[in-house]
Amino acid sequence: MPASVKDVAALAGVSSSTVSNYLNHPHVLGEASAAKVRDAIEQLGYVPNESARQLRAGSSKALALILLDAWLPYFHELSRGVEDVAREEGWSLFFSNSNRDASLERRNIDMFEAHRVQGIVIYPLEDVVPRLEQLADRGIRSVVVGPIPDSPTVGSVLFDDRGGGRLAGEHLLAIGRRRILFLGAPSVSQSNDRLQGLRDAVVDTDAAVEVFDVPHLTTEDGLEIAERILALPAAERPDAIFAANDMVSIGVMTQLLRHGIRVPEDIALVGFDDVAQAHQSVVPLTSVRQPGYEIGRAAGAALIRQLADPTAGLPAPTPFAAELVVRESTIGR
Amino acid sequence: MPASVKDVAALAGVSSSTVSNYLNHPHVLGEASAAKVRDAIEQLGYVPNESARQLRAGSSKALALILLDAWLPYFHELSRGVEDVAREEGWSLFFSNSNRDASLERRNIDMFEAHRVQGIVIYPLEDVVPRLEQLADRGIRSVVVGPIPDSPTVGSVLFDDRGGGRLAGEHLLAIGRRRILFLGAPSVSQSNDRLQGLRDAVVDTDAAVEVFDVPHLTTEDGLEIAERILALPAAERPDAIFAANDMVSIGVMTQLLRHGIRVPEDIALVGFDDVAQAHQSVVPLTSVRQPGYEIGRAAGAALIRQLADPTAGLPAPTPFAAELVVRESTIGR
DNA sequence: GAACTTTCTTGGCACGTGCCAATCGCTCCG
DNA sequence: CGGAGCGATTGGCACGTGCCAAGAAAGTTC
Repeated sequence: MPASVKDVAALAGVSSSTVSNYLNHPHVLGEASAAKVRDAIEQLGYVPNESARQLRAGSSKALALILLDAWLPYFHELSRGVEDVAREEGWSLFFSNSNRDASLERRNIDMFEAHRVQGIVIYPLEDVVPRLEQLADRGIRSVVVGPIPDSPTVGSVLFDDRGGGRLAGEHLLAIGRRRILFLGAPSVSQSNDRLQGLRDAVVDTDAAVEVFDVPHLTTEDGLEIAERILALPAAERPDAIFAANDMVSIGVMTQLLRHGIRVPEDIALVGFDDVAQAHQSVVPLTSVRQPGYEIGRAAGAALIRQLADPTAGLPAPTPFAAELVVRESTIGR
Repeated sequence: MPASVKDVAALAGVSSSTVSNYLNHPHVLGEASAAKVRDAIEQLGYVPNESARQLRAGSSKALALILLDAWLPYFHELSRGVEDVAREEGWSLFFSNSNRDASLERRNIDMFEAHRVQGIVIYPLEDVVPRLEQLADRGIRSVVVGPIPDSPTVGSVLFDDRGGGRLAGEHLLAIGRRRILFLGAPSVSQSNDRLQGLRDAVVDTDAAVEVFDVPHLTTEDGLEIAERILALPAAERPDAIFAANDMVSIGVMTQLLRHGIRVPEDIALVGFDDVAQAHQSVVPLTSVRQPGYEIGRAAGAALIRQLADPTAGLPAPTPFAAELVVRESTIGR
């Protein structure tokens, strides 16, 4: 139904090669033919078939981005970074969401392999490195956001999660807190690293760390877990809560405020990521800043660099440094 | 570099047609060949080339979803609805975000035309119906979420925005509010319909409606506009605020609470959409429920129905009805 | 005006797949 | 024993594109 180069060529009274040249090497065309082709394309509303182009080219100038849970705000920032760098370098980018489902993650990888994307940026759920190395053998490179076992063909971009956790812990100790509750998702390695950093800070002090698990790191989880905290006798409540991301912190804060608990006087709160929501809460949230946008850009750039020069080794990644953004949820006003 | 049917066939010692049959008509194969092909595919890690498939098939079994602003929570719900119905019916779905940029919206449409998707669901920024009718001529059907001029080939799914606005207005009048401030984005027609509904409710009463414009309907916008409200002398402040979506309401609420304004005693708040965030705010937010998930499903289903039977006329769409969800931001506790 | 260069245009093939019509090897039956 | 019937397998083409080698047309030089 849609027009093809042949139709355009027939209408313009030239060969299909001329039409192809018009599209891909305009400079070689004579003025007269160019005009005829231009008119014919216009008249038919011709749009080149992208599948045929890709088939011919052997691969699409496309990258893919696979995210653990696209609805968390931190991942918006990450994806904007990847998106921007891809666009700037002239690549298209396909998004997909694993939705915390390992089988969906695998299906997404399969799908992108079938579509012959040239590279993948992935914030993974499970250990995907063996699969990514297999893809590398077939010419599809990849960059993982987060820590991975050493690999000759799979790149990674790192953030100092443990250092960030330590910063949060040191800050809470500095403002005199001693009963610190950590909220994290034990299935996500980054979350565990943040906890480890907190423990680093607390070791050799008289402070204590307790841990509650939250499955999905969502605001809803925060609201629920806060009920458990409120149910504790006042004497057993923590005087500080450090959550593995801002959304959980905000859920906790909301529930505490609803019940008249004062933040930070009764309980201080620290989040992680420093997404936009952190400064949009009723009590602005102290948070460990993780530069999602820049991390996304770095991942995209590393991937594009690998693709530009496949022989070059993987650059040793310097982890992005953590930075604490202090707001009123820990120091009051 | 990646294996093709030919490679598989060579390794299995059969013809490429047999491999093709193994993939597409497994029942016609003998047990012996099937096993050989299976082994060869396994050994080579063969993955069919999707571009070639699509080229051969003439079109991909794929739909596209184009959203005005993918970062607003309401659009998450909408997209989940479209996504689910697409998956259930065996279609793949490509996402894209116009990011409130008309030229990006046009580029996205062009891109999906080039990729020969069979249908498009779009929540548009500008008037795209002429372009969509052009696409329909070339075999690409579409469904618009929102009101459109009557069209023989472009479907639409409607929500009763005006009725929702009226519900909000009537509720605010019923609880005795008389100075109502509306916050909306004048460039979005749905926002204007909600305002019109509010005016419908207020006409012939002694209540007054004032309007402030917010450009993007984000929480950040809400925080800023609340500063303007706080700057007014107390006597000139509204006693109720109705915003065109929940995110703006939540921004406003946050700023008011920070400054000690009581919600709802001093100012009552009503949002629109009833996204998850509405019940996650410190004072749970009264909101006009717009069933984004169901609207998304309806749009996807309407599109798939059109594609299944292109001769059938477009069904006259029944608008989804608005429903007011009353929470503490208007009635207190 | 013949030989040569330059500019523009073209036919044909290949990319990987799916489908159709044709062929092959067998069995069964008259 | 020959042919019909059947299931399993295959060769070849077409999808729309981009590229290349080669051809045609136009211009230049002696």
